[in-house]
Amino acid sequence: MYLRTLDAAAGEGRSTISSSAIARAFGFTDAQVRRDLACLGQTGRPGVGYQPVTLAARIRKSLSLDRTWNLAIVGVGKIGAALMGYPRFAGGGFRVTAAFDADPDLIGQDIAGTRIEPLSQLERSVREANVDLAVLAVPGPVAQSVATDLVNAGIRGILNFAPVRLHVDVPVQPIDLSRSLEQLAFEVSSTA
Amino acid sequence: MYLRTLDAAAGEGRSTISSSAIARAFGFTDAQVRRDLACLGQTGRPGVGYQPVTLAARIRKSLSLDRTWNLAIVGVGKIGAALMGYPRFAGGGFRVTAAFDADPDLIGQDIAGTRIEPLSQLERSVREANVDLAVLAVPGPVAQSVATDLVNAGIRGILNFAPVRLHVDVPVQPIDLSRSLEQLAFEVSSTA
DNA sequence: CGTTGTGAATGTATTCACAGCG
DNA sequence: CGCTGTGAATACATTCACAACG
Repeated sequence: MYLRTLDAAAGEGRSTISSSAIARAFGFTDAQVRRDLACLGQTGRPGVGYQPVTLAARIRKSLSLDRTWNLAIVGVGKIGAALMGYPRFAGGGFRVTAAFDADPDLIGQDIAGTRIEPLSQLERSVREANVDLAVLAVPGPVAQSVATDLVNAGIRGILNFAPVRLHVDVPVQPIDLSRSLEQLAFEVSSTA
Repeated sequence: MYLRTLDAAAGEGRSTISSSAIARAFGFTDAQVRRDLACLGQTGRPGVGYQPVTLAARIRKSLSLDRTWNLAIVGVGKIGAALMGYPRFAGGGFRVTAAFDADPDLIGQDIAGTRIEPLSQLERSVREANVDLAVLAVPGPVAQSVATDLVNAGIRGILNFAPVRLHVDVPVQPIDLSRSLEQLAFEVSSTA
């Protein structure tokens, strides 16, 4: 989140930005911002503020975003296909280098410059293409089994769109669209 | 999250489930589960556990999920189009009743049973179709302006896929795919 | 028994408030 | 001055541990 505002500030040509200015952009407090940034060590200058460009670079380094991560799209249904051309991935150090599906009609097709391969090719292609992370967009019932295969193939992390909790020993970042909608509905009826 | 496990337990025909069983499914503690459920009042029976069906119904009521919510998809690019047929929305009390885009080539097309209308029709159609919530999947630069229009048209909440913070006075649920990937990358390099 | 519901204890996150610095 | 970095204070969340209950 900090990267977004820092990049925006840098884009506007600002050479400094204060903790309270950053806080205002998000709706939390200046003390929170300083506390968060403190874990990077001394980064701001008293009386002046923070340097967007320098600070952003430092955050990128801390988050290991100063390299390129190779992605595999696993499950090229509507959501998987939509993500294959997602421009914000390419802009942020992420690159789709492989795609897999079970559907014979999809296999061999080219989407956004990547050829769709059968799931049987998973292990071999993941290693060949040096894939780091997988975007898992398969139906819930098969998600766990595919996830296990992915980890065996050497995947290091999973962005999981399937509505099930995965039991694997790599980091998983779940994205549960239904749950987000449900939470939204709850907040709406609470603030009524 | 509780609904997912409770529904699963009900589906397997279980008539009771204990706090520790629920906790195991998620990886947190039994005390946490009981504390969370306590806010619904007395729901379980000592020595026995919780009734999946009854409890799920009670949670649905508390979250206002015991009704149908009408959705508008705003921005029918790849992601917006993918969500129009998303089966898990329909299964959970959400129904797409309108869709809008700025692109003249898309307007008039039918996707998953809903006709795409021009953004100029927004206000009128939102009222006619009784839309409650909007799924905002437009490019970042125009997101704020479209969001403002949506609120003026009477929308009560926004599921926001655009990578910007929206300043509106209705609840917003952001889904930032890049940020989730970045967090995943960070976790992967931390556990290395 | 086994399991809930909840006071009390602990742990963690956020905010306050101010010394210190350019 | 204005603003950071951080001890101290506060608020919040989680866990412990046990009485109560069928």
